[in-house]
Amino acid sequence: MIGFELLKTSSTGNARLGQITTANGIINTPVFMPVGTQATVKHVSHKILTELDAQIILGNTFHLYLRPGNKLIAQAGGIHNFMNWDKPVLTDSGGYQVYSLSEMRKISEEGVSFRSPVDGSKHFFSPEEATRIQQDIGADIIMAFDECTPYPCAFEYAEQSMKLTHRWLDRCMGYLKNGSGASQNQIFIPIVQGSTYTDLRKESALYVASKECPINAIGGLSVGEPAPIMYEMTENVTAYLPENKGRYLMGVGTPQNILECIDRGVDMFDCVLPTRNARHGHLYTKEGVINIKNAKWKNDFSPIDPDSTSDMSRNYSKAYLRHLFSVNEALGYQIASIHNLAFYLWLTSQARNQILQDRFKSWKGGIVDRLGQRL
RNA sequence: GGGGGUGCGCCGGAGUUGGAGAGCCGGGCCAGACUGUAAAUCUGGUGACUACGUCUGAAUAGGUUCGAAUCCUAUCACCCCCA
Repeated sequence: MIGFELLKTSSTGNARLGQITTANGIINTPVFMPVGTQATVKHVSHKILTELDAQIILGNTFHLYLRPGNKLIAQAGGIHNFMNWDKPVLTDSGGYQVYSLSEMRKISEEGVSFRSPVDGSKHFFSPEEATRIQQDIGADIIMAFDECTPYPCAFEYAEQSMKLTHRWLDRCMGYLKNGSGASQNQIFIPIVQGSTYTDLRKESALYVASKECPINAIGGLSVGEPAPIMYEMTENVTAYLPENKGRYLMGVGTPQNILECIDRGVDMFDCVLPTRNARHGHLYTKEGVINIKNAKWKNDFSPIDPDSTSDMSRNYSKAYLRHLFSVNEALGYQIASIHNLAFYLWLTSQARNQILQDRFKSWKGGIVDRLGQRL
């Protein structure tokens, strides 16, 4: 039965163990979902993603609509066929682009008019259109079309934007209800907004909860606000979201952010940090972040990370990886991306084990201390 | 051996035709940032020091001049042409 099942809740804190059943397999939660905006997790092959035990990857509706086009993906038989990935896929709706491409879009009641970052052409995204495109793409999990607000955000704007996101949510759901039925196998996730205002967050969480979807998402965080505010808002929202439904904190975050939010009852995470920062030379390890481009690694012939679950990180040296970065070789980006994903996926797999043994809270405290302030 | 040309900061380029510059554009190098990916990207730094300032500086050494990267002399280096 497609949906979310809660398996276990910690005796201290709110960390939970759960399972999402999708049309293309089961996902054990808490889960970290690697981001593959353009139908690829940058520099990482599907084979390696599978070896690292990635349970699900993301795609992006806006970017896939622009290139190669949702119709072409439909023609290929859907995103799984197109990219030859047979495990679950989640597509973000384009709501994040309302935030990240704020210089090239205009919001109205009807939807959002974007200018393409590719060629400047105009494209209109309504909630119905964003949902229809996600049906074409054919991911297992699809997102409501929302407005991700920036930080800081004035109360008046946050309130008005949240209400708009709610109206858009109703339109997405109306479209799904009256649509072609292609969505039968897709899990639809509504998104809580409300910026950094507890009253708005509560109102939005209650509104979203009333839709009784199998999974609910928290959006509009990790957009530049201090971590304590992110934690506070997350706590504030999870308090009003139903226990027996999945919870997805969108766009989060650092390893520390993820552990703190698992502890607050979140089941799903996605973030570009492990892959983007990898390409920029930042590697996550149990001892903290290292920047492999730094001169101090020039003569360090020790393994990149002897504890990594990635054999590349155990077998290649820091000096070699630094060299690959300094001469701009693709293998460097590949090793680093795999390293960081291995770390994130190892961390969340550990988290699941610790919850299973009901030791998550104390384990988290220890590892967060070791990860250090920079994470 | 003779003639001509060019010399500045880690490298390359531009510019400077007597009123100066620790200055421009690339690159390299050294750091930093990045959270539902316009991102193999972006930002800053890169002579010295007693450091929000001061000093040294246009191949080297002299000279002319109120003033020289610019003009003159010598030397050195490199490039081109002739033998």
